[in-house]
Amino acid sequence: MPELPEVEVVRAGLAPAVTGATVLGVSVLDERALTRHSGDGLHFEAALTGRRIVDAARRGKFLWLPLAGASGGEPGEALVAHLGMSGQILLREPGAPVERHERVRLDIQHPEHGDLSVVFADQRTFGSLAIDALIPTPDAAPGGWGTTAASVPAQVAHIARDALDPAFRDADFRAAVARKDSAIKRVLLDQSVVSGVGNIYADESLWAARIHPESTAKSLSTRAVNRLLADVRAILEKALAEGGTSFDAQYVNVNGQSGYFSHSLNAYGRTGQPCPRCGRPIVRVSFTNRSSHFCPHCQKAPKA
DNA sequence: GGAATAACCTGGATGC
DNA sequence: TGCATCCAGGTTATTC
Repeated sequence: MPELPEVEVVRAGLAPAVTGATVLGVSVLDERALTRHSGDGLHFEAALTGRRIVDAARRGKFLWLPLAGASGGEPGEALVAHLGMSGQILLREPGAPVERHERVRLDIQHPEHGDLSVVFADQRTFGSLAIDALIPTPDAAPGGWGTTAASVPAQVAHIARDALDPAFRDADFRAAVARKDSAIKRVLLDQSVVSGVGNIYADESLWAARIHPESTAKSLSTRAVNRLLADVRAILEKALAEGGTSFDAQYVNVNGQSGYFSHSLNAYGRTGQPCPRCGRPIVRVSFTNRSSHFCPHCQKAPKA
């Protein structure tokens, strides 16, 4: 389940291998991986073949590779990737066997590293690739991590900056939370408010901040919102340092290796186990087609 | 316009 | 052993 730390690990692994590389060939094995692309598989292959990759950038859970323009000019388009729930981007030797659930393969040539294959594999097909236009950022700040260019793919423009982004504005986040009449967990999962947080890190952040997931966002004090934001940052940074979270084979870095943050979880996936803070059992409840894990003692339910 | 909900999808786990 | 059902969850279209 790739969230910000997992996607950043993939981006960081991908960047040195693809920056400056030229796409020699593209194979689309399953067009369901192109649901965000405006054309079909043939269009995708033709539009990408021969292009030079300039960067590897990320905002929230979206990853994109800006493509040099005609005659090597400024990028006007990018290859955009979203891993969905089970997407993987793997670096393989040229001619490597087809991966299980492989959807798209790019054969690239790097001036220093030689030939490589970039494989997009996705079991549940929630992830996707697309070629999309780059548009200027409204705040003129870099579009995301890994790039200095003040541009972002059009389909990522509505995604807020993530809490680790230097251009993230705490005041805007506080104002958005103060306007929301819905549960704070729903707000944390709203990528147009703050990006990169998914079900795992939402549960962990709320546990750390001692806030019940169903507390109404606008009922929280400024102090509580500040504490929550600080905890979101601390948890994302820790997860990033540990290579992300992995419960199964669905999340791996570009070399196919898993992260270690699952060993550091305090609430998510620990139903019935003692809360590391108070010792009472963690509970799991159904929440908007998801599961919420929290400590009912440390995270008091909102008053009815 | 804001909030809530359903649908998309696959494979592992579970129950019968 | 085989089949049916449930569950995981990010994003977005649809509904209220």
